[in-house]
Amino acid sequence: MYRNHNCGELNIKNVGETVELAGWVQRIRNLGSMQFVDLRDEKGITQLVISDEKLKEQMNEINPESVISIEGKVVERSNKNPKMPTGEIEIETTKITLLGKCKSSLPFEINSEKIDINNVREDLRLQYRYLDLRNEKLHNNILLRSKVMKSIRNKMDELGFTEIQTPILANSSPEGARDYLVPSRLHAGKFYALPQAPQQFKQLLMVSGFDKYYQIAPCFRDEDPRADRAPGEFYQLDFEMAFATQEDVFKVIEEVVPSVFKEHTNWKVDEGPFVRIPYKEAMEKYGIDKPDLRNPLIIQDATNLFKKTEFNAFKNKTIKAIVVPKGGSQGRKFFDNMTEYAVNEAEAQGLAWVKVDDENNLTGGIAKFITDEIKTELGAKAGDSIFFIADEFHKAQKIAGLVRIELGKRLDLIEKNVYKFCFIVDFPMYEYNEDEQKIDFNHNPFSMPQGGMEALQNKDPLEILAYQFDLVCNGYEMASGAVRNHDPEIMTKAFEIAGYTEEDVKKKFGALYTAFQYGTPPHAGAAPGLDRMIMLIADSGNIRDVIAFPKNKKARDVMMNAPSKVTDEQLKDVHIKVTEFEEEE
RNA sequence: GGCCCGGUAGUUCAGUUGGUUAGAACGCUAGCCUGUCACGCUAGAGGUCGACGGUUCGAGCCCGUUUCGGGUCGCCA
Repeated sequence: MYRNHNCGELNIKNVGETVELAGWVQRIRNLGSMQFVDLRDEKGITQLVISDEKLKEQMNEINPESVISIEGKVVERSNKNPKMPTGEIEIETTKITLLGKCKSSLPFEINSEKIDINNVREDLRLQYRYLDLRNEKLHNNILLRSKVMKSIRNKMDELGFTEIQTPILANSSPEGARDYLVPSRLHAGKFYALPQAPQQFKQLLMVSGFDKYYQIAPCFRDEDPRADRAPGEFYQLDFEMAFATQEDVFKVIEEVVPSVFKEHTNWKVDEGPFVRIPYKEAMEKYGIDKPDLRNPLIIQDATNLFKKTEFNAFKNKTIKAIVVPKGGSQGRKFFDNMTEYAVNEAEAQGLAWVKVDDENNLTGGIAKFITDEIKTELGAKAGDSIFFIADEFHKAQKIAGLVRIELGKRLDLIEKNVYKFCFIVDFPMYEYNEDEQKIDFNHNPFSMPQGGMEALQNKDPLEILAYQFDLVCNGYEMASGAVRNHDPEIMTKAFEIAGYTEEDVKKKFGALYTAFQYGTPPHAGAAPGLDRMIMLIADSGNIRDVIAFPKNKKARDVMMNAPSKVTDEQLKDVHIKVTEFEEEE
């Protein structure tokens, strides 16, 4: 009724045809006796020519971004535009119908080549998200998201996974992030919680005998957002497999992730098997548990090389060194700026450096404290530079990690147009909580400790590793996974070490604990973050760019005005009394 | 929650030591224009300088409070 073609498909072969199109008026170029209109729909843009007097008059009431349908004849252009797919033709318009008028002023310009939409205040864009989504880049991200989800489902299906939905109204779990609570009307004073992840449900499905489960699952966490962390709600490709080991889970990820990436990007994509890096090694070599392997720099430990140093700042410290190949060509200013970064941004005491000149002599910085032996041991060659970080062990690792990343950026060492994956494996089961002076779970209390019961009984808890891993892509944590602890006795013991009694476990994870008494297969799984995956594929640094209607950084929906006040009636229904009121607007 | 930064036209920003009528670009409106495609030219409209209070002869500018937002750390098993 409205159209028989879309705005992206007409070309020179259609010349002579009478067509109907519908779309948004993107641009009007009024030359007086004739007007050009760029008509846009999701598929593209077609230029209309309007020279009829009545139609020109009608155009006076049609503002940009109004929705119209038109009739006209496809003609070959005298001035062709090679930049657009439909640039060889235009429509000699014979009829215009205004379907949806647009106000004469927009909150921001749409699809404008004169402005960069990314410079517009994000809250305004979010308030008018439906308009922002008309912008080509953002619009295409959402289309991409749909395609990625389809690829994922196809692939998971192919690998024999069953998609099963788990509850959104779930129970509050005391561990982990803050819950979003939902008050119960039928049960006064009680609350549901939106799931932080379907963790317990998927493990229960394993008890039920489902062999391979997956779900593109919504997860809710009431924590402050980050550029790469969606506020409030996000999606995971959650999956779990019975009778599976860590390697089995790796195989699934190595099958699914590269194939999904490759389908939607021109960049080079790492093939499996991905590099496996033990957590401890990652912290040593990269100073972080999510290393960006596109950055070629490696951190070395130089503590022993400086055992007898005269340099006061290095005495009794952990020393980390980063050799920058060909880094010796940088001027004094570069080193000063790096030092400034280390001190101001990374909270370093200082940043020592030295150059190896073309004759292989040490110059600049702390050259007089560096021996040829140290240079050789670190593998520095003529023309290189070396950076040193001295601090307490953990701090030195962290600072070296930040310096490594910054060097990569400033020296443009990051390999381009490539996705590099690695698994970080062997996370410690426990960590020491300095504040509370107790042992805590490091990552996930449901993970199986390596060595099982024997390790829990005989090893120093802080030495115990877990079958717990992360998938990292280009410096982003893209998935977490684990072999689960499916044995109630080992589970009880694992919790006991972190200070929980068996009663605590029964109380907090009652269903899981009880279910595991009834014959549980060993199982393992993981959960890649969907939003983050799409963000990487779309090559965007902002997770909100791949979500149709995201919350802002304060977890508000400024378009729908959520969260908002509710009526007293509603509060009464759910037995809630709000005692602290903010000022009425 | 801590610390840092910001709020000036529809949008993005400038605004000197506190001093006349607060400017620019894009957008918008009107007029002119037959080959534009970031059309061009001319003219015009558009401002509670986030809000409240204070200092001052005088505040966009200084001070206090507050609100909204941005960054960062905490947080994210």
